[in-house]
Amino acid sequence: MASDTKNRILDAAEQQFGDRGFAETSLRDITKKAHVNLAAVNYHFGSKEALLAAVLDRRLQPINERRLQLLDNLESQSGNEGPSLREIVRAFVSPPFEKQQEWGDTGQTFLRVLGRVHGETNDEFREVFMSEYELLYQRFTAALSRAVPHLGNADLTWRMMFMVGSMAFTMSWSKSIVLRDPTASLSANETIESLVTFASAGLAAEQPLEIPVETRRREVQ
Amino acid sequence: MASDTKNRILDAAEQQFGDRGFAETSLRDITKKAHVNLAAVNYHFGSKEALLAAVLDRRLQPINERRLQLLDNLESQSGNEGPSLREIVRAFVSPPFEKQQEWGDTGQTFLRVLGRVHGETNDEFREVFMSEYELLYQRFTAALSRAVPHLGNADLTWRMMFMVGSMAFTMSWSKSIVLRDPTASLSANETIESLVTFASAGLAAEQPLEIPVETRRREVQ
DNA sequence: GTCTATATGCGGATAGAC
DNA sequence: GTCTATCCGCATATAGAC
Repeated sequence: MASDTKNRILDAAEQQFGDRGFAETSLRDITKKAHVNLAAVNYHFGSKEALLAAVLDRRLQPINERRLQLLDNLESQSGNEGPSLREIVRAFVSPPFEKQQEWGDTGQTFLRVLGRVHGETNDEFREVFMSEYELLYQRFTAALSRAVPHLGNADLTWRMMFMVGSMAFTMSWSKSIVLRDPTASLSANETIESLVTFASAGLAAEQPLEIPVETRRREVQ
Repeated sequence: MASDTKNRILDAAEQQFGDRGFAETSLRDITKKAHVNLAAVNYHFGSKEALLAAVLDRRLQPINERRLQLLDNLESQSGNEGPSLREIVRAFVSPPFEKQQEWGDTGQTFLRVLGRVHGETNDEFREVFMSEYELLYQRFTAALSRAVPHLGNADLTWRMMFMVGSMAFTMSWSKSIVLRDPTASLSANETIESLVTFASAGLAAEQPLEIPVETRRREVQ
């Protein structure tokens, strides 16, 4: 069946892109792993780049829909003061990890793909990738700025970046961290709550107005 | 002069690796940009992979030395209670950004290279890269666990990962964030202090023991 | 140390039979 | 939709003259 071939290609591509990277993976690797013919990729997807886009879309769309759905729920159920910081952060952070569990083995490597993509700084790529996040960022920026009113716009932008960074890094590395330190193993739920705790506290923190010169001098020297 | 050629290659490679990625960059791109002969790369470095290692080493060694030096200073100047959390975090976070300033234009893209490298999950690559960090992590783990004694080992490991993630993401994206939102522009010092505030608060946060079931249910639905 | 020329292989993509 | 065979360019790396 056609859609079976398509899905096998998507699964194999996801695996390889996550483990070794986009440019480092050849279509021959993918089709071999998927047990399909080499020409099938171009027949079904058109090009290697389009295949990457399809790999991302398949998982990212449900993840981002879920984020917005959670935020909608929070906003419709909270009073005039709006949802709490922690709730908003959880709405943003948890969907990738929840979905990963839901998808089981084949979805497991997707978080690594996402982690890689977050580090991609190629200009054209950014344009395409970021435009998918436009709405998401607007909604969450608005919600967060209500929850943390003492932050200016610039500070909020930066702290959201810090939050995304901690999440992206966790997505790509969680498997290896666990391998290095077995005591550090956490379930998806524990990972989410740890991350939510960390990011919420970071977002809420008051910026010290100035660093005492004496202290600074001593440290820097 | 030989070392001039070598440095021009390193500069050009750094630029390309940062802008487009390792696999996406060809030696032809690099040598053309550096105005040196194609064969010079293999003469001076041996291989493309060895060139990447050289690009990383040139900047990473001073950065990590500086981190350890700052930590040494803090520990020798603090009493029995050890340095404060914020000071330790700053000792870890600030050196890449300080060095970036020091190095000016040619060092500018290096942070993007570093950001990419942090997202690299290839197994062999990790072994090599992580082994360079072994000592660094041991030292900072020990210092942090004194400063945040209420955290268990597992929690501390995870939160250090969150800290590294926010830092790595900031390194690779700071330029673009500024482009998207000019009000968000920060000097290196301001970036450092923002990041330090965020990570310190995140590390210090108390983990809520349990999430009220009612709240959780409402959110998840 | 620097250059030209080239070995050698792998890459994405496609034409065209079935 | 699936397959084989092939086009064609670009990749890293090196041999060998200067």
